Amino acid sequence: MKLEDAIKQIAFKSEEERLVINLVYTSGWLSSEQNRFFKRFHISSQQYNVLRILRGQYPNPASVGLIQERMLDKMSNASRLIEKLKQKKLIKRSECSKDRRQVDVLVTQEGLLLLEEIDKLSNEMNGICDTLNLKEKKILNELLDKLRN
Amino acid sequence: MKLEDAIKQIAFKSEEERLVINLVYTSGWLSSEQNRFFKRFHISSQQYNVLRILRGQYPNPASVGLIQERMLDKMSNASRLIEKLKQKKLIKRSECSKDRRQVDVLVTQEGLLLLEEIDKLSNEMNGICDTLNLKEKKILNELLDKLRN
DNA sequence: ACAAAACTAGTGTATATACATATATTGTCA
DNA sequence: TGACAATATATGTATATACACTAGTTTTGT
Repeated sequence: MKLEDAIKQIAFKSEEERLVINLVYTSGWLSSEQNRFFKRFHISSQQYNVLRILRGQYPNPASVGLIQERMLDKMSNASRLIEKLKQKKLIKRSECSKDRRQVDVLVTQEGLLLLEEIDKLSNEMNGICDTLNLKEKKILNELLDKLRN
Repeated sequence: MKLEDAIKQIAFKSEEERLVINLVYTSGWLSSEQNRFFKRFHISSQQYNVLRILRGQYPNPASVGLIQERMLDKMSNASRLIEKLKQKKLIKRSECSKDRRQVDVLVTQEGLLLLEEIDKLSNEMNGICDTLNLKEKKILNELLDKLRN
């Protein structure tokens, strides 16, 4: 849907203003699509993101700092997400022997299995961009990269 | 920065996966830029959004439902945002005489003045897309609209 | 006319996030 | 070595959001 119709605004002052608002609106739309997708697995998209990072390190553990560095939404609550995942037995947390300030975080077998389940259905999630052809997806990817420069 | 460097991931399985992750990452980036911008005005970007909608209706009041319908992030807490704005005296809330279920929400003079202040500096916010030229901004706007179809 | 359905706003609970701060541990350097 | 800075993680507080639910009001259908 055209942005103007979606938020019932007649016009924007500039292409820049429209772009900022379009990005905010689209990200809200995407976020709700994602949360709907992940709901059946009883995790949030943020928790999935942490699991994905941990699988990237597997079988090595990752520190909280490393996770935070690689998270999509940088933040200060990797600790709390890890605590939630631990309660669900999807990760394990243990004291790092080399540096007792750090914590070794490791995805469990249960966590890896869940990731596989999600992978099987990930085409469903990625399908939200079926409205674009491959060339358009590439251009969109490039423009987003360039925007953040 | 290229997405792969930003989140230290070597490759993506598909253009689709990269796009979904790129959108999530970019929206997190934008959201933190916005919150930094709005901080000096002591409001959040969501509260600004509500004020902007109310100005669009001014001098007519808006119902909570109308505000919710036009919000960028659709949600169930327009009530709570309105309560926060009322505490800051940026809006007024009164019972709607025509339909006693509804509430008339109206931006105050103080709220309108704040919006003017923000408008003066909005080029600073919109400046985050200076890395793109006008044609690229237009294409990005079009692709985002198309994506949500 | 009146009971049932639909609507409007608000609230309770859980999660996520920003920011500041606390606590424990390690590194540095005079 | 001993004081102090730097680092890693956790926590407190405030805000935002999703979802389910409540209470009051209006509309609908017979």
